[in-house]
Amino acid sequence: MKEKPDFKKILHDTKLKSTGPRLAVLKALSEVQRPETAQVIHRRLKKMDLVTLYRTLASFEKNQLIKRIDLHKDSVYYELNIDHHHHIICTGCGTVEDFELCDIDRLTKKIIAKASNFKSVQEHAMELFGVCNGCVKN
Amino acid sequence: MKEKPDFKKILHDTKLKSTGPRLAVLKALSEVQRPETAQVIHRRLKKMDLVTLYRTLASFEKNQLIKRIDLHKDSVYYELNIDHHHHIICTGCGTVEDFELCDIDRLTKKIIAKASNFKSVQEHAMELFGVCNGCVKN
DNA sequence: TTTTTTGCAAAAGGTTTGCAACACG
DNA sequence: CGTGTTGCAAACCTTTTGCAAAAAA
Repeated sequence: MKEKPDFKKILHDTKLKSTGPRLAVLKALSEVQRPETAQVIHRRLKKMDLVTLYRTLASFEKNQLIKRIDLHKDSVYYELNIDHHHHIICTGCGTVEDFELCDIDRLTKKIIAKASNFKSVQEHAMELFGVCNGCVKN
Repeated sequence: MKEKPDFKKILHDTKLKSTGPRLAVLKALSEVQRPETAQVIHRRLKKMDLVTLYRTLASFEKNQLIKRIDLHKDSVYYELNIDHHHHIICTGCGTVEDFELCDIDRLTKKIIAKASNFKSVQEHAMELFGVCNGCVKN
């Protein structure tokens, strides 16, 4: 049983003002358990101006509250940046499954050791693409 | 000293017709050693219609001749799908550095074992985001 | 009260679609 | 010769910009 996150506190800690739209976006993202586009979020947050939503998402991304996920689809997907995980995406139907294992610390350590131009890494993206069991059959 | 790839053969093996625009795109991608957008490729291939370029890239992506790379920038980047590697991107200036190590086989094996809906993986994306040495100083 | 954020209108930019002409195999 | 590919015009859709009103701290 998970605690509901205290979004006001999160915003305050991030030095972002705690406003209605921002809280609404955080709430919306925390309720769905998958990456979503601005357009889809907007459909559920009709009240909010789409422009505000884009600006909110951009600001959240910059402040690492959300993560941009590339599903190899039309537009940009975002997900709340809590509980670290990655995705396997079905190239047939688009289904998305999560996985946790990524062993990133071990890997980045090795990579950074070789990299000539970087001494540290803040973020990483890692998604797998395959054909899900349902689509294999068809 | 690398051999120049035989693009006609590649296209033929992929069951795509060998046409001027397609060969031009493969050549262009093989000459630059970094991910590029349709718009940037088009700047160097003025003769080709931009629409044709988009269609060519889409077809190449579907046939795995090129790989889509998400640099967390404005639009979609593509790279030739030869010599496997990934990227570290500087969130400050956008510089991109390559790395090879990703240990994907070991990792996917473990992930697939746990995944409920997938039995295999065709592709994977993996990019790191950090601040390059130049940007750290400023 | 000061500074940041929001909402609206409008524009910009990237990408897609439809259709007729063309070219590969 | 038949089917897949190209080029052009136009549309589409997502995202960005500018500015004045509103809200947070």
